[in-house]
Amino acid sequence: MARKPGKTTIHDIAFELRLNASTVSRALANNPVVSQKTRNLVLAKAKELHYRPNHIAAALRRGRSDILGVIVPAIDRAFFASVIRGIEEKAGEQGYHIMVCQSYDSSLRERTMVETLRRVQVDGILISVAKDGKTDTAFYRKLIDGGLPVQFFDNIPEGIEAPAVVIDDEKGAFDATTHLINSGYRRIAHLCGPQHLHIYRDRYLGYTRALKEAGLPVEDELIVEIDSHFDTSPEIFNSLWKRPNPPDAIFSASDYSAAVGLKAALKLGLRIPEDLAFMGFSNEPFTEIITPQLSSVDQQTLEMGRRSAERLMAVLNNNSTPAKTEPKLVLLPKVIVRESSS
Amino acid sequence: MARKPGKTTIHDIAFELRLNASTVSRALANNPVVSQKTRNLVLAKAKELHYRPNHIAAALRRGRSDILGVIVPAIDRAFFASVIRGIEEKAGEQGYHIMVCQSYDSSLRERTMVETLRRVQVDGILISVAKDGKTDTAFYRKLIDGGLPVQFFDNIPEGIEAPAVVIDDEKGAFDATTHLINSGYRRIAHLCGPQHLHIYRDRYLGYTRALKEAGLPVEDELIVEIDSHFDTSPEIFNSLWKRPNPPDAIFSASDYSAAVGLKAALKLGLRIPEDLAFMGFSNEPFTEIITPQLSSVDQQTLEMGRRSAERLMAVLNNNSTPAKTEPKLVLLPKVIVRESSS
DNA sequence: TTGTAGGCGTTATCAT
DNA sequence: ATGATAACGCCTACAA
Repeated sequence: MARKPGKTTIHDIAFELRLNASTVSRALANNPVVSQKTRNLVLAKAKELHYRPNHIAAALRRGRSDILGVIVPAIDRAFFASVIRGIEEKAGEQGYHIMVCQSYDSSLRERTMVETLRRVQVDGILISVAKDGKTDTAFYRKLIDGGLPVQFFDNIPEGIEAPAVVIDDEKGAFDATTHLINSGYRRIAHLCGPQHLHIYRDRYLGYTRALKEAGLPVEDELIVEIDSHFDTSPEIFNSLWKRPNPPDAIFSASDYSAAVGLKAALKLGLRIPEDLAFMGFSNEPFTEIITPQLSSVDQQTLEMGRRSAERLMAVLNNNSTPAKTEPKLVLLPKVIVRESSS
Repeated sequence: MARKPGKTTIHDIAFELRLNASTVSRALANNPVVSQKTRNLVLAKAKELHYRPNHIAAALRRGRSDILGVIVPAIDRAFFASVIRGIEEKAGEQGYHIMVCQSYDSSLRERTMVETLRRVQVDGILISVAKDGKTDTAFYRKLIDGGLPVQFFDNIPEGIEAPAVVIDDEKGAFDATTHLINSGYRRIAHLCGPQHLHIYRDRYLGYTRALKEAGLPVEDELIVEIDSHFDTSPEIFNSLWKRPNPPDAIFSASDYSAAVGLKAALKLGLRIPEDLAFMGFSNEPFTEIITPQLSSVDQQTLEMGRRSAERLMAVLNNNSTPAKTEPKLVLLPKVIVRESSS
């Protein structure tokens, strides 16, 4: 007769087989102490009764949920979506689940999400911290000291020793700028992001280092700070171009700003990359769809997700805190040369 | 003295206050029967001891986890990322968490993920089914009959009565095509997707209906089936264009294919939209970044996520199965006219 | 208004 | 090799 399916417990199996629940539990867990015969009986009966283990009960008992919390500013940004894909991929391989939250770039909300995830008893948390410049370092220090495994990635809190996976923004920017220099460009402008964020600062530093190592001057008038992707207006580009001595290449810390500039340049009838070269950063999906295709710096997003997940799970499985000395993994970004530079 | 933080239970609070755990539980749950005085004491002590409710224990006891499972082909596709954002947003508002899985467009894997999520005791599941054409309708029928609340969205299983949120692909295609017709185009080609998927079939149907209602002929030679976004080659476009009587507009069921065609057209020196107009489908983020900007049909992704989550949670909260009669919510897509059509 | 007791489903420890 | 028992932390009749 059909018991309500989906509600079978080990006790039901035990009852039908005149066994004890603990034996069933052991059989199901492939504990070698149970006899082959019993194990087979249990497995057969489990299938017959459509038994489905209650992971939550097990989690309560074992004190671990096999759930990883993930906090990102917004799921629907290509960068984060890709990182999350990498996380889910690796987590799934090891039987972990992921619970995803959005901070909307609010540090306050981010802290709330951390608390929420802890209530759900996640085994660890992966975070790319909100970019509102209000990161509470003390909060995270306490969190980590409190014993909760935390793995940061991408934008990480400054002044804190914690496991992190980042890319070498400085090198990415350096390589990108050097590529432009090697291609013959000499007056390379830089659209940079908010300098209170280390990722944008590093890109700026890589840019200037490349110029210096090539013996080129760093000219303030060729450096423009952009607040956010979205307020990038063609004006910024036009004002750069109308200088008495305009740039012959533009290295932007954001693909979006680069695309806006590119469009403005085309409108002015400039030939790209002959008159003006463009190099973006992030390797957004659209970079290879637009015309001309935009050169950019790939951030290894999938890899970042995978490695972050792996590192966190390694900590969870060994129950070992990562070496305090070198907790940071630095991925190497990759310059992707496309039509907008040559 | 500092007990290990993060491990405080209601018993600890009860013990310190010489109360019973149940009273503490009630106080924490804002149960009106507890006296104001006791409640305050409990709240204060809870804060003092850094009490954090164990959601998993509560879930086990209450028989509901407040977790929603989400299964999509791939998190990092713009469409799904956006839907998930909408889901997380609404879920969070009502205290639900989301657990995200990827099917990688494999129906087999999808079924595995469903089982996995059930083990975790999710209260319900939101699914956009895999597009490998191997959807097991019977599986989902049983699932739903078994009592698990399931909410489909986007690509839904055919021949099954189940709650779903979709967009009106037929109307989207009809409106898009009609827009082209009203703009003066007469020979409108259609790049269509795999016809075994209802979403692409509907787009095809909307396209033909628009032609018919305008008194235009449906010409087979203007209709080309594309297997997937990624194998779209410029050849497909070129062969269309080299016809004795080439199209003057192209309506593509995919923005990606449209972008490829657009690029090929530019290379041939065609003026867009004067010589040839383009209309895509999906309103991918890149559509407003490319030059010329690509007209497209917006699929209300955020809204789809929000409404899907809301509907599922409504079922969970009322514990009421949705009306079997009209479980399907049809969102209206919106034609976004950009530079590629006028 | 508060306390008692039992159980959600599982696992771990101890005994047999 | 298996059974009995307790406990994970919380909630909720029911009793007081």
